[in-house]
Amino acid sequence: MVDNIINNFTTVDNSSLVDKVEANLVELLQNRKLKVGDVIPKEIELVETLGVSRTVIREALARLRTMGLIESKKKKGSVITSPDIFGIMSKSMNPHILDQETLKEIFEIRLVLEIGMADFIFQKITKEDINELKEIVKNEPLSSESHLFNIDHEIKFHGKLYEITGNKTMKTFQRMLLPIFDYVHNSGLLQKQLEQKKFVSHKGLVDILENGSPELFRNAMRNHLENHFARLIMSAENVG
Amino acid sequence: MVDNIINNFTTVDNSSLVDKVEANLVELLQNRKLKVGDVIPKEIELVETLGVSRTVIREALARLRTMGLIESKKKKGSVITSPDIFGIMSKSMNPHILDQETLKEIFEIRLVLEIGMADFIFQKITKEDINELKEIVKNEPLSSESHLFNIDHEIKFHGKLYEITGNKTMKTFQRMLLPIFDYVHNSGLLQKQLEQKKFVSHKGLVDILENGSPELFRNAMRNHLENHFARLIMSAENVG
DNA sequence: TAGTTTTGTTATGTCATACATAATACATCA
DNA sequence: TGATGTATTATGTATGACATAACAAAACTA
Repeated sequence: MVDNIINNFTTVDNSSLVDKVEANLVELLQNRKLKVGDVIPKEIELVETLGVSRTVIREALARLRTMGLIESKKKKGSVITSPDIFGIMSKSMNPHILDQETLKEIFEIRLVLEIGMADFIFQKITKEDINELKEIVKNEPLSSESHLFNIDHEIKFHGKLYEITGNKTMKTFQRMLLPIFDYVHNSGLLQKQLEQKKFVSHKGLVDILENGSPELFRNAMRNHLENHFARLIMSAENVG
Repeated sequence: MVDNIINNFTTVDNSSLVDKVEANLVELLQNRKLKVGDVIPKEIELVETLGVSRTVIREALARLRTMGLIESKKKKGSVITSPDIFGIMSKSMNPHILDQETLKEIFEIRLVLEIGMADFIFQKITKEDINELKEIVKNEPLSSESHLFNIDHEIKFHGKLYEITGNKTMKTFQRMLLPIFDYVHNSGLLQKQLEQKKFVSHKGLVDILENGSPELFRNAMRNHLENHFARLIMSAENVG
């Protein structure tokens, strides 16, 4: 009996005014199918239409702005923008704040991406790309002297691979994840380097890109990243 | 002469007060290496320390809040939270707003992920998972009757694969991308279905999961997604 | 008349103050 | 003691004022 009464109260709307206005505005964007560049109503108009103070309107607009949905210009008002989805994310990508489990998962995603990219790389790669890769590899520090491998160089090589896919979003994604990788490498989150047993070197990967197939490349990349995998698995076992 | 003078003025920082305060706060989070749950200074304290109005402080805090970096409670103040990075992103994941190029790129990322996942799936998959997949496949509509293939069913099957990886972040990522896929499928963004030539069916994938290897699975998945690839490539050619 | 400067208008950015509201700690009373 | 009311505190909302940038129209000069 009492439970029923209580349950009737659980639907109390807990959201703040700003939440509602925000939802309202987002809905406006979605339903009206507004295009990039379209302007949305002025603050004052919204104040009158929605019946709340300018403070509330402004905070709601501020949210859309930080989400990259709109951009505000003096005099002109607020216009819809094509959000840089990962740009927003990158601000919250603070390795110090993300918990370790998430960090590890993000690291996994990187590995997944690089193996899965093979098809697109082969589809898009040009002669110039291969030459550029060769150039990068040429300047590669010897594996013997890089016990803790040269992370800058890693980024350069693998970054180029992302570039070749021609997928800007994916490239942005990688750039965003870089601080994470850096952090994960420097932290104790991964097992310390086993031995540096890269069955397939960067040079080997380039060779395959030149003469091989996506299938070969996937397996080679899998091998190349063997260390990372091994370390991830081990630390997972330590945790679990 | 005049040019020099002018040039001296070009370094005027264009950022608003809020921008500066925001940067200040983010830096605070990063440098002080604050942990989740730590409280940050009260609004009033920040007003006094930084010498700006509460309005500015509040908007900066609002930004951190929408980025999921902090959470504000009455009386208690603002505490640092572990941000749900993809949760934030999903709000700006409005297919109507994202431009077509980005949409296509996101779709590509999906394909890349699913091919690259193979290793993790094999590493984590259990007997129960396989049984569950079999169950899903059993209820599969016949491919003959699903000219435009059953998207709900696709999501169910592929979603389960994401789940098996045990990578919650990746799963979240997928969930976030679903509206995009839905939209891309229903839009004219992809070539209309060629013929439904799936060399490898869902059932075939399950068989491989049970008896095959990651390498086999990757190739099978590549094949399975052949339609998507073909359509992406074609529409890319149309554009380019 | 063409081109430049000035002025005015408009919408966002910032400030200040007051009050509302929720959460907590403290005091009060049965 | 333990439930209940009350004070305090920090965020939430409202309002009014002024600052500033962008743009447009008017005014002015060559």
